[in-house]
Amino acid sequence: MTASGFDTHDHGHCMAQALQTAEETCARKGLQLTAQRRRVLEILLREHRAMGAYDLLDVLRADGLGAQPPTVYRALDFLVGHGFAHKLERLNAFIACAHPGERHAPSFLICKSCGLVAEMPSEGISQAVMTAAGGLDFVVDRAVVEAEGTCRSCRGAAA
Amino acid sequence: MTASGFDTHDHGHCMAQALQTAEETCARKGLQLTAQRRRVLEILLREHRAMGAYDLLDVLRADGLGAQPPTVYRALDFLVGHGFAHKLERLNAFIACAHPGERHAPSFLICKSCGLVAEMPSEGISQAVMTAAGGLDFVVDRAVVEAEGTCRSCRGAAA
DNA sequence: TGGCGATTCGTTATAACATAACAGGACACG
DNA sequence: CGTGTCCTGTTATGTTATAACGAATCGCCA
Ligand SMILES: [Zn+2]
Ligand SMILES: [Zn+2]
Ligand SMILES: [Zn+2]
Ligand SMILES: [Zn+2]
Repeated sequence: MTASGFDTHDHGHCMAQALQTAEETCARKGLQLTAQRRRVLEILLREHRAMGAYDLLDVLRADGLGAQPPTVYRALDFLVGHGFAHKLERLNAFIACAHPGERHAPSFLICKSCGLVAEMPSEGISQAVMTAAGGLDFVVDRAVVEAEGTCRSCRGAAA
Repeated sequence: MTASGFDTHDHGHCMAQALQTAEETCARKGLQLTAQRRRVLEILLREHRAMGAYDLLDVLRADGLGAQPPTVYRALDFLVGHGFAHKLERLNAFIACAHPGERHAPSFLICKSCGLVAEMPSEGISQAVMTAAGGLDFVVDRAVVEAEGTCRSCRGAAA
């Protein structure tokens, strides 16, 4: 029920809500949430983890649909471009946004042990980045922030 | 003469100093700065910009030496692993460290206009990342921080 | 009604980035 | 010497991402 990707939650609800938010946002902004785009978003939401483009492609194909890399990358370009999903540069992978609709500069936690990824609060980080960049007279459009480490349950398992 | 990659500086000096620091550090820690590793570091220092592995390979070959991808990636693994160079995840590229020898968690500014990359001060950012992660009971080993935007001179040129 | 631009999608091919696997050479150590 | 370790050369392959072109769809308006 929480926003953290490390906690258990009502996943059916989280998925339905994210999809609905995407639909409403697209309707409001005149964006086309086409079948392909929606399908890729559904997979990301259902799996609730970081997935490579070719992982997504495998799922699409397993569902009996012929698909090629450009199809997936186009859908991902749309979803990432409009904030429904994010790219994890460190993993060359993609994940559904945990806070769709809200305007935010995402930052991530990546557990090196279990592979789970969580979006974390980023206000303080964004502020620190802008302050540091301002000192060099640099204007930041966007910041990639991806922290690797160990989540609570993996630390517990290791002990 | 400054640490910012956006400013002009005495590049011969900066390069010689970085190489010397690398040699001293390797001697002290019993690491082998072999010909291949040293050469890749020299290229990164000379070019003073982010370079892809295959860009480095092209330079090696232009210098008349046969080389294959694994050669470059091995050298980069060494240099990155010991802090003499960094990987820019956003660019799939590598750059010589601007502060070799000092223990630091690097963070970067990437100008989308001119492509220059600078290492920026990261104490405040690291602190903010650890604070945010701690709130989710997550222990951070390492954080990728890469801010994209526009440097001063490019903003000046655009105006 | 018919043309027209904009957007999306299918398809083929290829570019760009990275690693697996194995053999050989250099070198230190006993 | 024999042996283990580290580094390198080489071949091949795996993984991630995009270029390019044509066809289908749809809203728009002469
Ligand atoms: Zn998000
Ligand atoms: Zn974990
Ligand atoms: Zn550095
Ligand atoms: Zn610039």
